[in-house]
Amino acid sequence: MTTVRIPAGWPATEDEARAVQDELRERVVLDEPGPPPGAGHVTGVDVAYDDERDVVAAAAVVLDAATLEAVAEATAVGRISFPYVPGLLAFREIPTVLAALDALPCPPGLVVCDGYGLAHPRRFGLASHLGVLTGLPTIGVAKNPFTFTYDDPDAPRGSCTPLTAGDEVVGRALRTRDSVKPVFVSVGHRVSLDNACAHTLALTPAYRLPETTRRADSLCRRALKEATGRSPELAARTAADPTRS
DNA sequence: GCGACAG
DNA sequence: ATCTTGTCGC
Repeated sequence: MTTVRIPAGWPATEDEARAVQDELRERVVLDEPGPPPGAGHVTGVDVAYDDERDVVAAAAVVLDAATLEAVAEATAVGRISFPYVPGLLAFREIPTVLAALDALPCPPGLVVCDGYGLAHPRRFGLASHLGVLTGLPTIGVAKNPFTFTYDDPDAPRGSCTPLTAGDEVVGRALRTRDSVKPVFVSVGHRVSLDNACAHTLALTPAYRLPETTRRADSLCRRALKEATGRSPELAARTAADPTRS
């Protein structure tokens, strides 16, 4: 488990964060299909928080896309770098997620984020942001529709409907289990919407959420408890000042 | 102006 | 996100 510092110059205000989004948004690539599902690596990333102790833990879990077996995993902990502000989630998650990705012993392949990409008030969600910073193909699979609207897809798994903001299609509501609430898929970087949905279906043979996010979710919670639960004071101080042991 | 709002 | 036990059902 690696320990992360908040990067120098990290946005301190909402306005600064929005300015960063405006700048990075120009670099999103939307005209590539992305890697085909079922081959190579697919990596899930997720983050857990202890606001009380100002500690955040991130996990990256690499799956073999064909078997969905985990082939590698890594975690990172640090201090919380930004408050939760709808639309600015990336600034809260990204430093620690980047550290976890860096600690992986192999290439991540496609990265699946717990949240949105294009489906974002400013069209630059967590998946878009992470994609631009790493250059990796990314998609966002969220549990809620945020501020967007959609018609309920048909009952069978695989059915989908457009996720919209007015006339603009920003993603899809995709049913991954028969008659169960859909997930909300949007493109991040270097992946088409069709392909993002195909990957999402390939990653949901048994549960509503992709295996990638399920695995990353449980791993980052475990990492948070290890960093926090055992020795609260030491964990908080260590996270605050990585130069101490 | 007020409330809602990914995680 | 997080606070949280058992419980109903396939």
